[in-house]
Amino acid sequence: MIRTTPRDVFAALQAHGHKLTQPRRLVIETLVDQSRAMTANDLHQVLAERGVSLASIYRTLELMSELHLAEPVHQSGDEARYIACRPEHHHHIICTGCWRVADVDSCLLEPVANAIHEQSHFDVESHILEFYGRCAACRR
Amino acid sequence: MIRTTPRDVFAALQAHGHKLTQPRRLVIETLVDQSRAMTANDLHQVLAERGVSLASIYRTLELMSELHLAEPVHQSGDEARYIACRPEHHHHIICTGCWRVADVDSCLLEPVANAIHEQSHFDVESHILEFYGRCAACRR
DNA sequence: CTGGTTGCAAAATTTTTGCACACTC
DNA sequence: GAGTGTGCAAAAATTTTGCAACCAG
Repeated sequence: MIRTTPRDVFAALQAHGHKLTQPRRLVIETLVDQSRAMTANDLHQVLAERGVSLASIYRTLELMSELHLAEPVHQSGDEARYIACRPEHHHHIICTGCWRVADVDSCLLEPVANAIHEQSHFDVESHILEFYGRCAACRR
Repeated sequence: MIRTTPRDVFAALQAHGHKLTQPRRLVIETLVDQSRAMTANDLHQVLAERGVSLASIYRTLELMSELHLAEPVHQSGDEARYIACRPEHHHHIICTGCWRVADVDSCLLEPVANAIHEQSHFDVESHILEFYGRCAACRR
């Protein structure tokens, strides 16, 4: 399973000229450590007592997204949820009970994209593939 | 290509005891005819002059979703976009230029779900798979 | 030091809802 | 006629932004 680490994220941020502030550090550490898809509010509940504002959480999540250090979950209800992950192309299996995430390494869809092109004359530029289910714990 | 029709949608609504009002009829006809992923505002721009309120548009889209007569697009930006489609399991290829939609009939993912189960011990209950690209027209 | 980053509060956006009236069946 | 559905306007909820103060490099 290809997980990321806070160190990887810090390094990537700094490589792009961003500063490593306390609020950022805390958001990143929390999101990575939980390996769950979290909302801004989830993070704020954990980090408010340490003085991290909701605005900084939103700003950090957006920054991580831009640098492909986090990805939004597409079936997330009203609030956006984010997963800390590595920039390489891969997919997730996400528990809709606890929002814990596992990686799906292989991407079997390149041949499908070609088939679609022949059928529909669309150039396929990207795709979303996410699996939802129940992890062993939530299944009880 | 498996498209739906306004008639199909009307029939399904009535089969579930819902009335066929003028605002509903117009929303459904517009969404089906365009075969594009549309936002509530897109629909309102077309239908406001015919007296259809934004509230009714939202309510109709939600009703269609519940009955699996429409599906939300998961990579849609700030506003939710909906596609009128048939209830059967299938996938879409969506143009990010004009939001026109084509269907992808085959679903190749059942075997993948089993592989995931063995890897991660998640029960896979559902998945999102959407392709994004450029249709021939938007490619210019 | 210097400019990026933060927290706060206000604003912006999208979506939902209460209610009186209207329309479908 | 009964009860669902509508429009309007206000409310809710999430996310974004302006600005003065602050901190990392």
